[in-house]
Amino acid sequence: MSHTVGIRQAQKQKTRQALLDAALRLLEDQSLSSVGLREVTRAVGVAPTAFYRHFTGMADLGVALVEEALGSLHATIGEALTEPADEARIDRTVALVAELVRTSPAHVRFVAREQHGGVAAVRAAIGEQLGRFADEVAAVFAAEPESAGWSRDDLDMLAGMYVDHMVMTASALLEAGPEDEERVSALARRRLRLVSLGRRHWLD
Amino acid sequence: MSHTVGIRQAQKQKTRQALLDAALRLLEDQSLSSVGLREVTRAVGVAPTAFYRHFTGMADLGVALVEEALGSLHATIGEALTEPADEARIDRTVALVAELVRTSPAHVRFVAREQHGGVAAVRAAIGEQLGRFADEVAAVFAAEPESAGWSRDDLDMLAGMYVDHMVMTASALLEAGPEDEERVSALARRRLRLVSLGRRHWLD
DNA sequence: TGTACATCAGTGAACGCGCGTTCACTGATGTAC
DNA sequence: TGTACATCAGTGAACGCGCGTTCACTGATGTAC
Repeated sequence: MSHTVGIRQAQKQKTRQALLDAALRLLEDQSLSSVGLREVTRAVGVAPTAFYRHFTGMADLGVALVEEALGSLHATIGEALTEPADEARIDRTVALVAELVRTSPAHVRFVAREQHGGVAAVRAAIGEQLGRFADEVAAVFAAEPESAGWSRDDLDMLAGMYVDHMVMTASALLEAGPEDEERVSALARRRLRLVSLGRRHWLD
Repeated sequence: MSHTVGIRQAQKQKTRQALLDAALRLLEDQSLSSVGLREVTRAVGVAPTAFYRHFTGMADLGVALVEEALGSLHATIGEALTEPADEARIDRTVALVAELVRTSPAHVRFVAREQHGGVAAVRAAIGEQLGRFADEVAAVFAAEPESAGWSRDDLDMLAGMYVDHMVMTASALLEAGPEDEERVSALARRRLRLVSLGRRHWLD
């Protein structure tokens, strides 16, 4: 075998991930600004000082969590939007959000909570990711024949509504709990249908 | 003069209000769960123990702030919705939100931040107030001829969209700052126009 | 393959500090007569 | 109006505790020869 790619580096990654995981768990019922660095290291079982080998402080860890929560989502969302028919696209979009909430409730809660939370760097990181989603959605819409005659500004407006509704739906699903998932999803679909109707008549 | 209605009681109210005001100022760049009781009393200039004469803890103070921020708003919103024409109603609604953000930015920021924040009692209090807003908006819509044939559920859906968009607009206005107020307001109006269009064609 | 030195993730003691809460208190305001 | 007692908003000392950060360290992993 050639060059083991670093036992040391692998172990460091493992500790870093353990810190992120422990923080995420603590963030389920606290906000970032009230979770302490010592709390996190205690949960992992390392000395408080080890924290500094990975992050400059809790804000830094928060930014890393934003990347973990949203970074890999761009591909998935782009995929859901390839659906050509309006109804089917709405169904897939809402289903995707519901699945995300089911699979990674803690990540979703973290993003919902810190989107307007007390840590500026984290707010900025979330805003940047959501802005990228909106751009991607706008690009998909722009390529469609239904968007003929639409201004760039109006397309951005529409895309923004889609993204904002996805975030609100995610947050509503979290609050509602699994037993009410279908009810909340149905409501989210009707909302998107209303927006879709508005889109169809925008240029009347 | 007959019975001075209590010097003592008046002074107590004054201290209580001072605690609320000081907390609100501290909350401009922190979240509720990270503002300390001692921080608040220090800002007011009373002993930490005086706090307990007014609130059981910071969560309790937070709930009082929710009432202060949203309690008196029901009348104002109801008024804006009396506007019969769609366009005029949208303009008045957005203008009302913009004015609220201009007049009470700290209250608005507090509500936006704690709506999904780390303190359950405060989240619940905000959710309750927003739910009441949605009910009031739904009642106004229900009374209109355009709502003929609409189910109760669909009316609630529509009202929910209105309220959610007001909250998002308020939050966007805060983030943008005064110089971008007109741009954000214009965007908010277009969004409401899209929803309004969707409403008109909902039963097609 | 073996040896000698460098790197660096994680340690553990120590620091000064502000926190929330308790308690018995003080003295101005309120009330009964 | 005057006096004697009750109430209670705010005080100040004290407590035990966990916090973030510093520092010199250790010992396993990595590297050069």
